Amino acid sequence: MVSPGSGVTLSALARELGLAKSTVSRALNDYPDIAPGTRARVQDAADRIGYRPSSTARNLKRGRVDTIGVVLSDDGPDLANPFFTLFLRGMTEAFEATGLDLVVAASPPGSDWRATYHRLIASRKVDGFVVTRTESRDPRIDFLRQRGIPFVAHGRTVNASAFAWIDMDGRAAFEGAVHRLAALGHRRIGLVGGQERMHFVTERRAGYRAACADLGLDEDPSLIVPGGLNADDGRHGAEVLLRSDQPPTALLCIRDEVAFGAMRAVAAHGLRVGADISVIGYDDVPHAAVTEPPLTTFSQDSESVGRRAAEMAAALINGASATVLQELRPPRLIARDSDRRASLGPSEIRAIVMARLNDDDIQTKKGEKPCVWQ
Amino acid sequence: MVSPGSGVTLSALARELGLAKSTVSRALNDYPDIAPGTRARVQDAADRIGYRPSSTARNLKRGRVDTIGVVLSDDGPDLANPFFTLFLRGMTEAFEATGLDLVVAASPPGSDWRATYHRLIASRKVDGFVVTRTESRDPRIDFLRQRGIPFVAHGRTVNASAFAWIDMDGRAAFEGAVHRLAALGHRRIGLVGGQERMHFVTERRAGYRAACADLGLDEDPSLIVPGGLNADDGRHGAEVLLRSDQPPTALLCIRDEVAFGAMRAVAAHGLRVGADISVIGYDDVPHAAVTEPPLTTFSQDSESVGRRAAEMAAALINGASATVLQELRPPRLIARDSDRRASLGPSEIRAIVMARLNDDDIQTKKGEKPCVWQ
DNA sequence: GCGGTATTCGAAACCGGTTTCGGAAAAGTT
DNA sequence: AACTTTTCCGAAACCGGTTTCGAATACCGC
Repeated sequence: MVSPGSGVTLSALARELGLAKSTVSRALNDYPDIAPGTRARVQDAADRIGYRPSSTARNLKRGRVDTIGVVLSDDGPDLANPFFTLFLRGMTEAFEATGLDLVVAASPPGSDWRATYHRLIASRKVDGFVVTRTESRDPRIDFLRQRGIPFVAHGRTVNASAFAWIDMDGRAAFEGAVHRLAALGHRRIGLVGGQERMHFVTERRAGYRAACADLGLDEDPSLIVPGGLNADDGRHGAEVLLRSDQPPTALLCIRDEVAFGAMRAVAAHGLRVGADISVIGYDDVPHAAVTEPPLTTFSQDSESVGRRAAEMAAALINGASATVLQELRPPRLIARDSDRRASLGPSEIRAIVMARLNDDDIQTKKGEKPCVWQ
Repeated sequence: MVSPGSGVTLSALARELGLAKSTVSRALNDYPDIAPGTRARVQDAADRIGYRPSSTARNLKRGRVDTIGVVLSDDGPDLANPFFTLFLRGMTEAFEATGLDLVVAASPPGSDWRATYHRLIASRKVDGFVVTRTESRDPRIDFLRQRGIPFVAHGRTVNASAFAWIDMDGRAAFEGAVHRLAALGHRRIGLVGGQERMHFVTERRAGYRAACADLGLDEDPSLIVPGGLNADDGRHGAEVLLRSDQPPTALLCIRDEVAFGAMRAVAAHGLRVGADISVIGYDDVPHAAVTEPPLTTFSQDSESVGRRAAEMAAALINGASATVLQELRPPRLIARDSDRRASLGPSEIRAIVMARLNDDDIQTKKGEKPCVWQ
C-alpha cells in the first residue's frame, strides 16, 4: 500500500506520543481509565496526523465487519425502474450515518445465487443482508433464516412474522384506489398485470377485492387479468378487458409500466384515457408525470424506504430483535388526470370497441393493417 | 458471530488434520513445498467441512482488501436513467468472477464527498475506486490522483492521458448522427441540451461540429442550444430553435430524456416528429422504443461497460499500469423511426410555426390557454 | 506514617490468517 | 558409508488493532 498520509498505524502514533499502543487505543475509544489530559493529547495528535484505525485489524478482533450485503437478483426486465437506484441511495446515506458499509454483489447469470450469499457469509465479508423484492415464498429468506444470518427484507412473504421487514402497504393503496374510483362512479374496475408469485401482487389484489366487496362493486373474477409487469402485459390485459362482454370503466394496474401499456391499448380503441376510461398505476416512475394524460398513481419514496431498511439492518446487527423491526408504510396517492368521473357505462364502451373493430375488419379486407393486438 | 458451519477456522482445521496451521495454509494456497498427498488430504477436508478463510484475517496480513469502492454522487435528476443500475450489475458480475467485492457509499446530501472517499481510504476499506460520470475537470480524479489511489474512471476528463478510463465515443456517435441526417437531406441540424461542464457533452458537440464542417452543413452557432439533461430542457431547446428565423429540420439531442422533451415541443407546434422534423437521441433508455414515433438513438450497453470497468479495476490493483487501461467504445446506432428524409425546408417550418403561433394568439385573446412555453 | 483504595498506564494475549525460516527426514551422490 | 541436496513440514513472527490483567503511582482516612 502506498497510502500516504493514511498509512498511519496505531503503534506509530503511540511511539510518536511516547505511550503504549494500548493506552492510545483506549484513549481513542473513550475508556474510562484514561486521564482526561492524556485522552485530549492523544485525540489531538490523532486527528492532527489524520489517524484512522484500519478497519481490517479492528474487525478481526471484534468479530464483525460493520458491513451489510445486498445481492442483486437477476430480474432483467425491471432495470428501467428507478426504484433500485433510489433504494440504494437511501441505504448508503443511512449507512454513512451509522458507520456501516454496503457491499453489493451479484451472481453471474447462469449460476446459483446461493453461491454468492455463501461466499459473503463464509468469508465473513458481511454481518447481514438486506434482501429486496421478496416473493411470496422467498427461498433467500429461508436460506438466511436457517443459517441464523441477520437480514432485513424489503417486502414481506406469506409468513412474515418472524423476521425484520419494511414494506409498502399495497393492500391499503389498492383499497384506496378502488374507493376513489367508486366515488367517481365506477362500478366495474379491471385489475391488470402481476402474478401472485410476487407477494406485493397478492397484497394489492387483496386490497382490490376487499374494497370491491365492501362497496358492493362487481366482483367478476374475469375482471382480473394476470400477467407480467411490463407495458406489453398492460396492453394485453387492457385489450382482453376492453373486448369482453362487459368491459370495465376503469383499469387498476399493478404498476406504472403496465398502466402505460394499458393506456396505449385504450387509445388504440379510440377511447380517451381519463375521459372515457380511467387508469390508475402504482410506483410513480418519472415518466408517469408526463404521459397524456398524466397518470394517477402511488408513490413509494424508495429512498426513504432504503434509508429505513438500512437503519433496521444496523439495529439488527447491534442485537435488536428482528420481530420488532417490522414496518408497513402507507403509499401516497399522486392524483393526476388519468382517472375521472365515469362518463360511459360498460355497454357503451363495448359498443364503441365493437364498432371500431368492425371498421378495422372492413379496412383489413381492404388490405390495411389490422388494429388487432400482436 | 453465530456463524454455524462457516465459523471454521484454520487452526481448527489444522487440529482436525493433525497438521500445523502453517502447513494447512500453504496446502490451500498451492505452495510448492507441500507433498501432493498432504495437499489433497487438506483440500478434501477443507471443502468437506466447508472451510473458507476469514477475509478479514487474510486481508490484514496481505495489506489489501480486494474491494473497490463506488461513491454515489448526488446528481438527483439522473436517477431515472437505468444506466447506473446496469453499470452496477455489470461491475458486480465481473467482480464475482475476479474475486473482488464492491462497496458502494454515498455522502449525505449536504456533506462533502471528500469525507466519504477519505473514510474509505483511511480505514482501508477499499483498494481503489471506480468513479462514474466524470466531468470535464473532475475534482474526484484530482483527489485520487494526488493521493496515489488506484481508480478507473467511467468517462474521460480534459486531460485523460494519465489514468485508467473507459468511455463511449460520443464524438463518433454524433459525427455519425450528423452524417446520417445529412444523407437524409438535412442541412440545418440543431443540437439541444447539455453543458460543456460535462465532458461527454464536449465530446458529442465536437463530433457534431466536425461533421458539420466536413459536410459543409450550416454551422450557425445559434443552432446549439445548451441546457440541462432533462425533458424540460429538451422542450425549451426545441422551442427556441423552432421559433428562430431559420429553424433546423432536425434536432440532435444530447440524450434521450432531452429528445423526449424536444419531441413534445415539436408536436405542440403541430409538426410531426419524423415526417416533418427529425429527432435523434442518445442512451437508448427503454422508453425510447415506445415513443410515437420510436426514437432513433445510440445504445451504450452499460452493463458491458460496467463489466469492463471492473476488470480494469481488478487489473489496476494487481499492478497493471493505468496508462494502458484506456478504452474507447463505439456506441451502437439504434435506428428507429424518428429520423426520416427531410421533407420541409427551414422556411417552410418557420411558416408553419408562425401560422400556428398567430392562431394561438387569437385564441389567447378569446381566453384560451396559450401554447407558449412555461 | 501505614494499610487500603483509586487512578492511570504498560505488557501481553488475542483475533485468524500468511509467510519466513530452520530442521528433520528422505533421497541422491561419490 | 559418509556427505550433500531435496523434500516436507512445524515453529514463530507478523499484520494492526482491542481487551484483559496487573503493576506503579497517587490519594485517602486514621
